[in-house]
Amino acid sequence: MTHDAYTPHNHHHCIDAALNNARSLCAEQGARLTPIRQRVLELVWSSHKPVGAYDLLPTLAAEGFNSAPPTVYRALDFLLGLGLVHRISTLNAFIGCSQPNTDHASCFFICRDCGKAQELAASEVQALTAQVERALGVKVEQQTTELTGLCPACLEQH
Amino acid sequence: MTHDAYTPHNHHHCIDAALNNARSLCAEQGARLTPIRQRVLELVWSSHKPVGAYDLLPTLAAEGFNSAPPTVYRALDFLLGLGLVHRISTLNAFIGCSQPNTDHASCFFICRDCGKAQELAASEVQALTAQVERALGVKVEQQTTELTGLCPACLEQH
DNA sequence: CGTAGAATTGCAACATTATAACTCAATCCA
DNA sequence: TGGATTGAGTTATAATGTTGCAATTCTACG
Ligand SMILES: [Zn+2]
Ligand SMILES: [Zn+2]
Ligand SMILES: [Zn+2]
Ligand SMILES: [Zn+2]
Repeated sequence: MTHDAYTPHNHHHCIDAALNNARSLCAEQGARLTPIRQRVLELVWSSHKPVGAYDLLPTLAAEGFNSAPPTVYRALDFLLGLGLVHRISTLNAFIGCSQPNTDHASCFFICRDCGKAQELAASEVQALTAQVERALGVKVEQQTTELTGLCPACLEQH
Repeated sequence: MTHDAYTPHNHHHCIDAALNNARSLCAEQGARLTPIRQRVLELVWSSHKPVGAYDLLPTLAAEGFNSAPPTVYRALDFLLGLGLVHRISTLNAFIGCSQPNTDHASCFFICRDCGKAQELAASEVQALTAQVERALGVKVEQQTTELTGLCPACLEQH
C-alpha cells in the first residue's frame, strides 16, 4: 500500500501506477487494453471515491466515446475480470484496485462523510476465510467486505 | 446458532423463532409489528435463501395486501432498522437475521449453487473491525461481509 | 369519550442500475 | 486472403429502488 487514500498525496502517481499495472497485466495475459477500457480505468481512478457506472457516461460522451450503458459495463466487466477494479456492492459503484497483481479478497473501508475508500490487505480477512471453511465445511471462492464509518479527517470535523 | 442452513431441519422452527423474536423485540421497543411487516418477515424467512424485494410482491398481492414496491421496501426498512433482517448487497436481496438481539456485523456465507446462506458470528469479523480502526485511524460504524462458494452438500455433488 | 398529533399505508409516478439481443467493425490466426 | 473471434454500436428493456403526497389508522392526552 503506497498511498493511503486519507493521506494527502500527488494523486497522479496513483493514476500512473494504475495504468502501468494495467498495461503490463494486459500484455502478460494477452488481453487488449482498448482506448475505451483504458479511459474507463482512468476515470475510475480519478479519485479515491467509488464511482457509479452511470457517472462515467457524460464524460465519455464529451470525449467522443460511445456512451451507452453497455459500453461502460463491458469495460468495467473487463477490468473486473482482470482484477483491476473492484465492485463496491453496498454503493453500486466501482473503484480501482490498489494491488492488482495479487489474488485477494475485496476489502474496503469507506468514509460515509467524504466518500473516500481505502482498500485493505487485512490478515484478518484471510483468517476469516479459513475460519468459515473450517466451521461450516464449505469452500470459499469469493469474499467481499465493506466497512463504513468516518475517516481520520472527517472524525476531526465532528 | 441453533439451526445451520446446510443441515436438514424442521424449518418451521426457524420461522416460529424468528416471529417470536420479532414480537418480543417490537414490544420491547414500542414498535408495531403490523400485518404486512409480519408477513414480509415470514416470507423473508420462508427459506434460508436471500430473497429479492420484488419476489415478495406477487405473494403479497395474492394475499390481498397492497403490493406496490414502496410497501415492501418500507416493511423491509422497518425490519432492517430493528435488526430483524439483513441486506445481502451482492445479491440485492434480504435474509432473516438469526441473532436479532445482539448488535453485530452482517456476515454471511452464501452457496453459489443452492443459494442458501448462513449467517456467521465469526470472531474474526470483530477482529477485523479493530484491526482496521487501528491501522487507518478510522471509526468503523458498519460492516458487511459476504463470502461466496460451495456449501457442504453442493461440494459433494461436484 | 373525542380530538390533535404521529405513524402507517395507498398510490402514482419516477429514478437508478444493469442486461438482452442483434448488428457491424476490427483484429487475429492459419 | 479468408474465416473465426473479439470488441463495440445501438436500441430496447429488465430489475431494483425512491419520492411525494393524500388517505387512513393508531396513540396519547385532556
Ligand atoms: Zn491517490
Ligand atoms: Zn472522510
Ligand atoms: Zn431453517
Ligand atoms: Zn444478524
